[in-house]
Amino acid sequence: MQPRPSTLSAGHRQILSAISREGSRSRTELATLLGLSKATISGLVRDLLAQNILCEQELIFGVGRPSVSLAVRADAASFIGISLQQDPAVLLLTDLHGTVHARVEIPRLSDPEQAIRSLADGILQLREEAGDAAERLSGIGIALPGFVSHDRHTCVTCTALGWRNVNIGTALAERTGLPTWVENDANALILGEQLFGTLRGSPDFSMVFVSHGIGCAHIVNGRLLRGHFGGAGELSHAPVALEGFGALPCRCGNKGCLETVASLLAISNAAHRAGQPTDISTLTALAAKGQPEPLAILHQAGSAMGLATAQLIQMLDPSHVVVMLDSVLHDSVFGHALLKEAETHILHRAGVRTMIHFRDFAAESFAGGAASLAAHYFIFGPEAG
Amino acid sequence: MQPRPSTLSAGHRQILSAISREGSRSRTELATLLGLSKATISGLVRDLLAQNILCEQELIFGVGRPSVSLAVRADAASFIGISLQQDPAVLLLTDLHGTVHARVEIPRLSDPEQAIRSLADGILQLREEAGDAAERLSGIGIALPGFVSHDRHTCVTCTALGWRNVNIGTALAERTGLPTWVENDANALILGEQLFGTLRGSPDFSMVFVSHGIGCAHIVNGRLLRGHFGGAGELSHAPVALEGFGALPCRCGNKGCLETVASLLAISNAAHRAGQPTDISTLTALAAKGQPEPLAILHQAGSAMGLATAQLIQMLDPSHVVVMLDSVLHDSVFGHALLKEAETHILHRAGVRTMIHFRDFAAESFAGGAASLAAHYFIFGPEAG
DNA sequence: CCGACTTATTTCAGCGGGTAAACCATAAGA
DNA sequence: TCTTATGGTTTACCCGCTGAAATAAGTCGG
Repeated sequence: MQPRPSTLSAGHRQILSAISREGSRSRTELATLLGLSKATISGLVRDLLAQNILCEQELIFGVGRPSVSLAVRADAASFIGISLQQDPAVLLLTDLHGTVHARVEIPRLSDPEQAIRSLADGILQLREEAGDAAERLSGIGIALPGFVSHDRHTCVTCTALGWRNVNIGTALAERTGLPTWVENDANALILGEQLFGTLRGSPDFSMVFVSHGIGCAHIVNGRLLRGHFGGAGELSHAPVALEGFGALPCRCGNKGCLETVASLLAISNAAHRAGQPTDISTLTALAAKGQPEPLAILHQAGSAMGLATAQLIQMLDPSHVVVMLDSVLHDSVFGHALLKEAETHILHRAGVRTMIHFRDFAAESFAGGAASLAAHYFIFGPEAG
Repeated sequence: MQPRPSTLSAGHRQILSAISREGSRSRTELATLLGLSKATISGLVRDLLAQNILCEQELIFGVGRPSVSLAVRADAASFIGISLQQDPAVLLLTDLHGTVHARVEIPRLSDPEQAIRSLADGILQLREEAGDAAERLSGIGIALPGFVSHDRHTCVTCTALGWRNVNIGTALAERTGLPTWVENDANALILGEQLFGTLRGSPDFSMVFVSHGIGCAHIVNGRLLRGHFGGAGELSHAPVALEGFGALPCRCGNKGCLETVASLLAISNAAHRAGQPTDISTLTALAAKGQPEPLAILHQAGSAMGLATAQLIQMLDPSHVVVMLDSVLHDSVFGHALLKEAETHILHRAGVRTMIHFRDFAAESFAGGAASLAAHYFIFGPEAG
């Protein structure tokens, strides 16, 4: 999709990615970091400064000539991120640091034709709202709950939207003239974290989120783990339900899948069956008061998540697992049971401790991750997987 | 460890690895395969021919000038592989195609000093036995059941041998003058498969083996998955035991780990508790005759393995999973239960089918994998992870 | 058997990214 | 002011790779 006349060479991209990963660095630091000579760095940085992609920040004094720290200019490029993860769809316009400059919500439509039209309209609206920040717009990313094709232009399947082989990427690229990338919601989320988040640059970590459904993605050896058929990280159908709990049938046809126990939908269903309020906040509040039924439901859900997390950690040995949850669940039985069950099933070794972090679920997270898809393309170029 | 005067450039290695991955290719094919010009390939191939690393094979006739297929010369280099996976230790000398040219068995000693001495002796013996095939000896690989350091010179922990921070790599390198690499047994196995095996070149597959213990390793994005702390693939402590079966305590302190149910040791223990013969062959024979207790034990073990395999497939989405088993287990209830349970818990998608292969357990497998460690170094150079 | 055609491989002049080493800039400290 | 230390720049050069042309070695149709 019309890659903008890519005047950036591999060397330029190396510098860009190093700075966006490691933060502000001087030329000499970059030289040692990248294993290139000072001469090379000097030339490449000159280009990037001329293109207003990098800027010189403050001087750092020591013995000898002070070094000038270089940073990526936030306004070097801007990106649009679209989340179709929930209804309504969220559209964000971010800069190269991940800062949000505009936000639009539009209804999430199922009909592909209509969806594309309404997204194109939403993009116009977003650009208008963003004003100057929409200059140097460099790409669009779309996050959706489903599988995408290998070229990341087409949504292969998406049950939530009822889509099958919808080439939304090319369609939007044609309408907007911008390179467009489609990605699974969990993958977009973790790519955003890798580029903009607190775990920026970590080569081995995983993210899990619990919402209506359950999603999961992994960064391994510094790269997104897609799997051979693009289905890696499908934690939601991990076999976790223990016999004693009476495994429920799952929509995938099996029994005892994680999402039959631990997704918000599953929790609500369980609450409904037990004659309890189906709202998560109310349910956690009741559990906090010691009501046995809500306690049991949340405990079982948290334990199942914990078990799946333990499976994940055993299998992949990440440095961190970020669990995104509705904030009311963090400190509830759910969170405690999750941590406890995970701890129980992790093989402990000396000097090794996988960090499990909770993080608030923000509707923006997915749209931000989607925007990072385009940012990835801007920084790493067409080759990057 | 004294890398032999590496006269091979990155370009040379690209060609070497492409041919050893894809098999015999012509110069022009290599050019398109690697995205290099024919001119470049021509020059690089000339060097490799001069060094007797490549050889020209038969002509392939079509329209126009016939193309000459190039192959890696088996005798371009030879490697020693040492398996400390079981007692006795197995030492192999292989060529660059993985063919075994000599084999020595020595007792596996626990004392590090003694072990190193006896291995050094064994290596001398091996070289003698191999004769001409030991020319151009290029490195040593060691596979052991335990964790190794990041530089792959030191065994960090190995419960089977009682080792802790034993720098066997450097020790053997000093005694032999050959670069030496230490690796976890499962990792060595899968690296051997990646280089020499039938799945050669596959970018996403996993291997599991069931012996005294259970081991597992993964190739992801074409690279070995080590995890952040080097502990990826630790399937043996995957939480699988279902409540109904009465989870057993594991030596890791948890309950219900895979290896408490499905390892050969666990099967023998279960048989012993049930007053059945503890020998696997006898047990499977009895199960084949329909004896209920042996059937139940093997079925439970196989199901547990199947469940863990399903977890693996869901998490990593490999193209293949190779399960290495004692041959008597393939066609027994164990194998059937494994396949059935795995099938049950895999999320099926259209056009997607993960292949689960059984393969015979050969004592040579690990030593062959170990040899491939050195071959990896020869082909891919010092940079390769 | 011959020329026309096709495809594989080699040769060669030149480009571009990268380098080492010398050089310049700019500070701290005596 | 002079010395020292370090960051960044300039310059001459190297090396891998390229495109285009040349060469090699067949098939195919007459």
